[in-house]
Amino acid sequence: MKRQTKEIAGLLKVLANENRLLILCKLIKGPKTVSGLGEKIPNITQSALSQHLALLKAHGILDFSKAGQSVTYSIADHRVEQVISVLKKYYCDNEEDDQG
Amino acid sequence: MKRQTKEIAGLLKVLANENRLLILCKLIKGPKTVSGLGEKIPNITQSALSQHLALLKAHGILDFSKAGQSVTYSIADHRVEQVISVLKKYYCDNEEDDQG
DNA sequence: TCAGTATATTAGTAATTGCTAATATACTAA
DNA sequence: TTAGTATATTAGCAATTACTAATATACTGA
Repeated sequence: MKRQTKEIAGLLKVLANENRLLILCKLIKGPKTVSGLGEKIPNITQSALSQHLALLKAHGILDFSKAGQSVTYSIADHRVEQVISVLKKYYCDNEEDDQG
Repeated sequence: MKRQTKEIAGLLKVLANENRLLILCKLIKGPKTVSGLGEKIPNITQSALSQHLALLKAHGILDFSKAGQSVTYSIADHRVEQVISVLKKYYCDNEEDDQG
């Protein structure tokens, strides 16, 4: 139990950032390139975005593939989709106001 | 969406701590006094425990009642029970290894 | 090769976190 | 009142976080 609590706290620490949550929400809708993400996330620098993606990748949450000069990221650990889905369900008035 | 993401990230920040998760797991099983919690959570000081409880209370996650010289805490926001339930479901091998 | 684009990495910094130690407050029993 | 117990609060510190700016790497087309 202690170990699992630690593991879950670690996961939550990764999710507990506004920009990383936005990244994950966008990727849940489908894979996207780094620059595609950059356009959808307001006011994020290239460096910050890249660092967030690296962290999510390091935790096994994201996967990526390179094609030409761009890198496409996608959800690797689908459990986080479930977690985010529950968060949306309970903490967003309208689950559909998420278009964008 | 931006505002909700911020709100959810804030909640996750509160949950993203091993001791606070343990506190919540204990309280999900039923209300407990501060000293009762202190016995169940390994290696936590009185001060640290009190500060965690104050934070959870400030976020509306816990409620409390005083009786004599002891204070009993309980879950106030039952949405976090759902969130923790999903986390347990996906991140604990055995959902029942939580006796203690 | 070169210039341009996409992405990653590094170093440095301000803000935040989680803790301990000390002290304060509130209640109880004698 | 006094001593003892339960809990809260405060100050201070080390560790961590999230960012920016700068630089590096990798790929592409001419």
